[in-house]
Amino acid sequence: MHFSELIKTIKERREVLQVTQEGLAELSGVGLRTLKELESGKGNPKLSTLHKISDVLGMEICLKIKNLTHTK
Amino acid sequence: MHFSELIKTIKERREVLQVTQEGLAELSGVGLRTLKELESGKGNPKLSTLHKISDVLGMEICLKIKNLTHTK
DNA sequence: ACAAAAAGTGCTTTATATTGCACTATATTT
DNA sequence: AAATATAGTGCAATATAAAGCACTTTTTGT
Repeated sequence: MHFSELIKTIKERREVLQVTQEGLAELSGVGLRTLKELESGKGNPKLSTLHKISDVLGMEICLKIKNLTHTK
Repeated sequence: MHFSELIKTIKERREVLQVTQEGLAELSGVGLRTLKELESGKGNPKLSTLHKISDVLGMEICLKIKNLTHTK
């Protein structure tokens, strides 16, 4: 999953849940400014930051082995 | 996927591939010190750092919706 | 047991993510 | 169209990840 996809996923998920950036900032404990930067594609968040956000959005970060040969 | 699991996954994957921390550092462009800290559980890497490492190990970072009701 | 290799740690410097504040731009609602 | 809500940006301060170096500890191989 490419970086921009991660961002897109977060943003979309937040919108599906009908939470504003401000709401998400409060719920996750991540600064509003940080969230804004992240969603506008300018961030390189720390893992902890990404985790806090994902958590509130009911998502989780995972690592999986890339599958080059056949599609999943 | 919990933080410690991510670390464990990376470490195990590196070992399966029979690469040393030093080797991975060179291949990924991540500093050896950073890798050491990460694998010894003391790190909170930036997304870019995690990405560089995962990439070399043939893995990818993904975000998925947590499934609370039934097991995947 | 010894030697060699690999992994972990303290210290310091540098780079950069995080944050708040104040403001602008865009989208949404009435 | 005006008002309101939400999203994006510049700037400055603070926190902390990244990195190299030198060293210690642990693991691995003979």
